[in-house]
Amino acid sequence: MTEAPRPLRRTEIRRENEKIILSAAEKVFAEAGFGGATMQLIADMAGLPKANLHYYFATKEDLYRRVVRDIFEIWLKAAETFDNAPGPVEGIGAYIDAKMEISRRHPDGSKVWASEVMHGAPVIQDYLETTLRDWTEGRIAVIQRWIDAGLMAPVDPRHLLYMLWATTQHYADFGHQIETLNGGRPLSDRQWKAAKDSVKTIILRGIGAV
Amino acid sequence: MTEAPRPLRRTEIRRENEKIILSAAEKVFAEAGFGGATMQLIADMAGLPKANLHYYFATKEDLYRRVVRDIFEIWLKAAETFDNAPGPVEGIGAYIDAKMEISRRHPDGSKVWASEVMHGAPVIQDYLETTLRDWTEGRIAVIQRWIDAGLMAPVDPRHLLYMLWATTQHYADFGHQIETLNGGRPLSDRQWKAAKDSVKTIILRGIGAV
DNA sequence: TTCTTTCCTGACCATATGGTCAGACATGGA
DNA sequence: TCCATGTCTGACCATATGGTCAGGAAAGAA
Repeated sequence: MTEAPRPLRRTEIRRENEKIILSAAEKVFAEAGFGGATMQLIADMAGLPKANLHYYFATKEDLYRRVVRDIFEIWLKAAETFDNAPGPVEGIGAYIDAKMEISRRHPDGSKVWASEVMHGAPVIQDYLETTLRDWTEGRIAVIQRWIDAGLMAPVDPRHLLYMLWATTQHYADFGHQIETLNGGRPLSDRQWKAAKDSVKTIILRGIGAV
Repeated sequence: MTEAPRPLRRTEIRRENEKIILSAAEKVFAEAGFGGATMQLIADMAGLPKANLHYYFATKEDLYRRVVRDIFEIWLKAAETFDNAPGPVEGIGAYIDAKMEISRRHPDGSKVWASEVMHGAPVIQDYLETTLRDWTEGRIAVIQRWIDAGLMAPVDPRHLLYMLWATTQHYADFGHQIETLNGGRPLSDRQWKAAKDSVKTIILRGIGAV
């Protein structure tokens, strides 16, 4: 599982192993929560001895912190689609597309994030108060500008943002429920497209942008 | 904290203590997750010795199961507003109101439910496959009838339901994030009303019902 | 080769946790 | 009053878990 076909350089070893561990940790934290996850489980999933995890990450909390922050980065990057958009149809439409894609490709990350926030954000509270708050204020201003320009109906930008987060992340966080209601099968390509279209249609019409 | 001002009758004792324990358990499970919650923590919050919890609930999992099922009941009851409605404006409008109210009054319950589903629903999988699935199919039929009657636009009923769940529950599950973005203060009465109105306005217009 | 640095890991430890149990205590019916 | 039943709890136990550490292996510089 983790046999190295070719010998790795010193610098590569660290990067490679951290990647493997972080990937395993993301999955385990998502499935079991911080409290339910054990270093042994993560080690097994990574195919490494437990002591080796502690060589790269001093404590379980350090490892968890890294996982959450990495997710936050991905999540913020997708938000760039918001800028440089001429109006809500393009800006919000692209944002929904991007966030739905993340829900599909990184469901575990989304779950860890949700779990962290639900438990009071003990680890990333500072991020919420700085980066996230700043980003939110910025986007609110953008939406308000669109409203002032008559490009969409005068809805509360803040609650619109919450709605976008809630709706898109729901497909990751509650993926298991959705799968169960889909007869136990994961959504197909076609069904994912239908989901995206439904969300975009309802919200864009809901804010009077189409 | 738990001093009984008046002596309780035998039958009352059990009911009363179970209520206290379930209430404490809901809060602790919501804050720490199943894995992070400890019987000792729940006992302290309930003001009872740990051994007493085990007298009423054999195992931690039994206690957790009861908490999740109780939430499910509340959650289903709110869904009754859906029926007997002449059209989407009344039916979905009332459903949003009811679910937003639950998010406000029972945020812990909502979190426990979310956590359970996120971890693959190990405890209530059967509920998802029976009760929830049946309920969902029923509501899809109602929405489809409204569409056929020309009372709303032809959106995918299933994804509309997901959107309703996601948006309303977001205010409970991500309450901490919302509070942080609100300057660290919980939403006021006025802000809750604004939230409700925003959700209702966008969704009802989004499905072409107004 | 020699030496330094980094990487690796089996064995170990202190602690926390879910759960048990014997026996005390209270209640209420006969 | 006596007894059966239900309630309560301190003390205890087996186990699991996060974390440590000494010492060995490999890599690369000199």
